[in-house]
Amino acid sequence: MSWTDERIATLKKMWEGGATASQIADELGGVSRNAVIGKAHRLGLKARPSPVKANDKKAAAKKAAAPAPAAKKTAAKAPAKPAAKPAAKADAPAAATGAQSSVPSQPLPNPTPDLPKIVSVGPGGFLRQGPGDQQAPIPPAPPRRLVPAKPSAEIADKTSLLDLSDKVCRWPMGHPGEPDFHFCGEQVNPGFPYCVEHCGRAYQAQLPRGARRPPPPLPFGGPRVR
DNA sequence: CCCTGATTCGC
DNA sequence: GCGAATCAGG
Repeated sequence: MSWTDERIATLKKMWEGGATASQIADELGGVSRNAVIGKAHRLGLKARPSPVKANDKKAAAKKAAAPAPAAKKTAAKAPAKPAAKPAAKADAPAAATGAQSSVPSQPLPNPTPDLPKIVSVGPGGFLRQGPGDQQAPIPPAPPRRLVPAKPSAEIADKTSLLDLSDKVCRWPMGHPGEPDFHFCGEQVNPGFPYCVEHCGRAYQAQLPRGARRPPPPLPFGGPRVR
């Protein structure tokens, strides 16, 4: 697979949105986790909380000490190759949804504290939430069902990839590869690939500087939102 | 063990 | 430029 503009765009969005390299690779398909990371590097967007570099203090120290071990590494690598490396590539796509249950914590610093929650119902009757609402804590049990749970009606008028046209909003809903992945399908805002609502999401107006808050990266804003 | 991202380096 | 191999921390 090659890195088309769209694939790069998806990579960027997801990477900046906090998705892990594995997830991104998974969604893009045809690429490995390493490929994603490598590409991310080349795109210059490497800065992101990583498990290995989580150390604040050591990060600087490590950087300084990096060159020396590096040389050692290459030297050791060249002469002999241990071989025998169990390929851990084949990730079972079986449990696409449930498998990666570990959702990376959203690094976004409380994006919209003041704004009303953006919760709306799309064409298919599904619930959509803003990225800031992903981990909406509802511990005080309000016995309220948010989703009608009508799979049949839900899948009825979905806008699939094949249904896309320049008349229809291309905003992705859900994630590629999942059974209910589809597109918004609303009538587009003339001149844009999205409907009016999603244009507002895609093209964030630049507020006067000083009055800006970290904008929610979208789509693919967060890991697994539905 | 699994996961993660970072880095190197042959292609 | 690409990505497998490898490293290294959690």
